[in-house]
Amino acid sequence: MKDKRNTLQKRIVSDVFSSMHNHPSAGMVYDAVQEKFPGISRATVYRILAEAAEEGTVQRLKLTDANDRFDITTKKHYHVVCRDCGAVADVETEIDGIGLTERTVGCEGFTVEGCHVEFVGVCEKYQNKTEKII
Amino acid sequence: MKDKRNTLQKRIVSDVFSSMHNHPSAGMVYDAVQEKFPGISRATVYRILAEAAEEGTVQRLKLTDANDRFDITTKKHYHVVCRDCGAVADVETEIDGIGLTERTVGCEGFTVEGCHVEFVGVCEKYQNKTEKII
DNA sequence: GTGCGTGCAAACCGTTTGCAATCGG
DNA sequence: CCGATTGCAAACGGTTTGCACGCAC
Repeated sequence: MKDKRNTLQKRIVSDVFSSMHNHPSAGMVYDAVQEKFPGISRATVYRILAEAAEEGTVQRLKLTDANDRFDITTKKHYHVVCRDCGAVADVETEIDGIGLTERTVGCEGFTVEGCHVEFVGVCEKYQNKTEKII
Repeated sequence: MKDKRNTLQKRIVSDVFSSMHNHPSAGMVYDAVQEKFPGISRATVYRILAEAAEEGTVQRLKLTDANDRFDITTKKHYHVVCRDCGAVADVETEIDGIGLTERTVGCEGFTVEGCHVEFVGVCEKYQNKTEKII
């Protein structure tokens, strides 16, 4: 059992992160933190987020593009990712992940335990911005 | 219209890749290529695979862990990933991706276009190797 | 001969780590 | 005071890139 300390850095990262509702990556949190408190080190922000994810106070999302995102909501749910800007939003759908998992066959000896589902789409901002390129 | 050349390197990468059925990452292809033809450059392997994916002759898989994998099969299908060793295998299941997509709601203004599904499990080799750690 | 493709090494990007200094308890 | 936590800079791992040379056509 480690002896966790309540440092200024933790409070700041936690405050800034709670005020962001973008499912930010660690880098995005770092940038936001910089504006409020320019002294904080990048390593510290990464460490604080990683530790919070470890403890389960935040959720680390592993999406198919790019970097891990962090989510304030710790309960399991799904996400949509904007294919144009990478924005992430929650999806409220009920998905029967277990049903999906049960229907899997032909997995070459694998024991299937679960599944990740991730939706792809276009966010509000980019629906207007995008001109048809094709 | 670019004028594509048929080089020795392309033939080798293509041969080695076709003989691998692990859904290898670029690095894994590079390693395999090295054994057969130690002279080839890492950059070249990456470039050849990237170009093949671009042309659609191979499929680049973006999975939630780690690095992109490459798949000889260009038709859309799903995958299982071993949570212990990262091995990837094809899944033969019929998943109603469109049904899933249609059932999405509450996406904060997103237009949902599709979804990624990825199964997680344990591969044959690691089912035996794994002792319960918990 | 022309210019695409290659090899090399350096740059890149996000993340992690070793270490000495610092500060919370 | 003691050791958890920080800041810094360097290391990391996978991938990409700039450039000069070489080879396919």
